Amino acid sequence: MTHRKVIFFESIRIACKNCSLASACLPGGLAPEDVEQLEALVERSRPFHRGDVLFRHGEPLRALYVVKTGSVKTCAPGMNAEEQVLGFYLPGEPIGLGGIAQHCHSRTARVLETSAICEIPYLPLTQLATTLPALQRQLYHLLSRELNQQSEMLLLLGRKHAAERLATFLTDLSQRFGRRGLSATEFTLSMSRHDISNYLGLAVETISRLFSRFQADGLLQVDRKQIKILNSVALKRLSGAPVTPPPRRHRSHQQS
Amino acid sequence: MTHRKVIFFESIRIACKNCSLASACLPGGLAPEDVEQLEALVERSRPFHRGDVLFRHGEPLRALYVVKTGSVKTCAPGMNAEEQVLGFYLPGEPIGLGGIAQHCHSRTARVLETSAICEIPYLPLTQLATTLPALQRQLYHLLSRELNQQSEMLLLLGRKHAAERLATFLTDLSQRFGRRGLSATEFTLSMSRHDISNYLGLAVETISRLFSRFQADGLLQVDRKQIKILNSVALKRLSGAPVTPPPRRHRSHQQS
DNA sequence: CGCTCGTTTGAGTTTGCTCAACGTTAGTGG
DNA sequence: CCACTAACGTTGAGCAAACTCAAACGAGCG
Repeated sequence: MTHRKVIFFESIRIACKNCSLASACLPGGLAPEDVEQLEALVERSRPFHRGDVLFRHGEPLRALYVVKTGSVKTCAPGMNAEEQVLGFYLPGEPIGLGGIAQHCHSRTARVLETSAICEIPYLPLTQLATTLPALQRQLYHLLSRELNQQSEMLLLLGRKHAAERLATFLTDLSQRFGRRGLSATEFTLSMSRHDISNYLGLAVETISRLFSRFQADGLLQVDRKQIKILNSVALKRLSGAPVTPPPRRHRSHQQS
Repeated sequence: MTHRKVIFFESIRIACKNCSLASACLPGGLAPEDVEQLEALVERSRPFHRGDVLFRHGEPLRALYVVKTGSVKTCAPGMNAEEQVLGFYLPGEPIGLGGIAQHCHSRTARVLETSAICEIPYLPLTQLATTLPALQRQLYHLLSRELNQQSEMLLLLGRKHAAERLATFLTDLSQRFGRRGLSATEFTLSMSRHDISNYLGLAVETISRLFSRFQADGLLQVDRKQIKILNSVALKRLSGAPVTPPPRRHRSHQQS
């Protein structure tokens, strides 16, 4: 516990220019002197905790957020008083871009575990962006990246069956961890099975069964929330193009 | 045929400032004199025809497109040499925003029927945007709207069953037609059943059966591609919140 | 006219959901 | 510190929504 707090204090103190996540974050592509201007805007509040809400669906867009340590999920209100999990955010990933220009948040952001999160007030950010073309470009870039990530999700939900979905989810997490310098083969899931099932459009039981199956097949080693990827190649193959496996569910077409 | 061509010539000749779609299109929110600057960029080529490709996945982003008459679909390459239909575009709707900032198209755009389409060269557009904040804002707005539309799709694919999906699709189309001044209750589907099924993540047969069922239930009148909505209220209720209908498939959760 | 493509309908199969019961973890209060 | 409880996770059995396969029909086109 005490050890953890030390880590947080340190990560909170880190300035953008020294932050290992800078290139993937808002400062990406900015000149050093420009980063300092951006830096001045960033608020680094105390750590957030599991269940904390960064913002709610419908609220005016006061700030954007970037995960520094920990993780966050975003949800949209579903039809049946149920929320749909739309995304998980890991260190270095910006949250709240979907609300830009509507000037209010389209989703609700919930912190999944004790996390350090940078807060960037929105209006000052856009004002700075008008004077810094590189920042403008980075905003476009991040927005467009979010769009493409969602397209991937559309593909997953529209075309893939259960095993492919979970495999895709795990390889995606693995890659994102790896890109941030963390272990790509061994990590802790900060979200519950419920969140995963909700995100992937499956039942909780299906997720549970798949974890068991993947472990039995020697793909993973699962201990509660601790995941160890034993055969990333097979996992990736399972997630994407089922080359060897039985090609099920072909319901699309090329031309009209 | 001849009659159609006349219509096209006229619609092509229309300048942005006289275009009925202007407010929903790029000029939205711009001052009249600024619209003229934008206007100067727009290329209005000859009509496109069914099957024509506006751009392909991976190509450098040379221009954005806006449907003036007709319709377009966008697809992403799936895993099994299959394409996933990601969206349909009706008059007034901009195409290609997903490629902004990556500077190359993330999707392939195929024309569904004979269509008039405005082409706006990308570089000049962004240059103009740096001098016109209102245009900048409109670009953000359109980008963000696309993002939210995709979120709706995620909800559809993740939570809804077959009948809800088709009902959602039809009410969405209806609203979009209505917003453009066209009939919201009677319209022609320019896309094939295949495209619809692909888009909605269902099998073609399911779509076909659902059309039959909706007609039998008195919701629609279906003749080939001609759709007439007889009971839009019931359709909307079916599409969104199944209040009365059996609440099936509850697999999500609020908190983590 | 005959071809192909798109659509419809039927029959059977299967994936993944539902319901249910049980085991485990973590958080709370005595 | 431990008992208790609620939330989370796992596992099994049965079912049904939607898929696959198959076949027939109509429309559009060369």
